Amino acid sequence: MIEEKFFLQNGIALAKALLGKYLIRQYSGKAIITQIVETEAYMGVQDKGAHVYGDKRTERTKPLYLSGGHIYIYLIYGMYYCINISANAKDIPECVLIRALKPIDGLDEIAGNRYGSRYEELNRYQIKNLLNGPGKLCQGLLIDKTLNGKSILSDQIRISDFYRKDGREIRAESDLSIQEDKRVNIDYAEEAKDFLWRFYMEGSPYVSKR
DNA sequence: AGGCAGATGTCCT
DNA sequence: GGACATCTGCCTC
Repeated sequence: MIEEKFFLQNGIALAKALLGKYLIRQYSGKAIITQIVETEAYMGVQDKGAHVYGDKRTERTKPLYLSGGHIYIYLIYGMYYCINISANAKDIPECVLIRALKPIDGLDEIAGNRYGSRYEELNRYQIKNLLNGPGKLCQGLLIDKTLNGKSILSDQIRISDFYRKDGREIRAESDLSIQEDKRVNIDYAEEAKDFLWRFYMEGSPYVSKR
């Protein structure tokens, strides 16, 4: 059972700890179950790749300064949302960007949100591109600004180390091997762009890139 | 399977 | 006015 204190660890530790955990989204009586397979850590005021670099406290970045376990949603390129989970203690604005998910349940719901089709109607290209990117997964799970600043442990959206399927409890595996790589699309971040702060489950076909 | 352009809104200088 | 933690469709190899 994951509780608030789980999110009080630093951004890098949390980014690794979130791999393999389940992200469960519920709305209008529907449930979508996914597994986190790729994350990036953003390490706060000293990180040139982070929105809060230089202690940039603005209306937008407010959720990042909340204690670990709060949601930070931002709009990118005018069209896509991305979701982060705040890490560490209050006023330490580290966070984890969720970059890719493995779809587990609610496949028709996800396919509808992404392509307006049932899962069975998707072609191979669409199946491969369901949730393998931060913008795609927000579209697939209907994640938008209405969740900004809220807790990641709510009925609407939650991170868990188990889920229920046909009355049985499926638990996240505890020892998985983690691959490290450079973060994506932060060319402006000078030396910080080469830090190996992107993490993903080794061998997973659901990651955004290898 | 990889490269490119275009879409488009919000934030901050 | 410029930049942006992206995605899609269309183009070539």
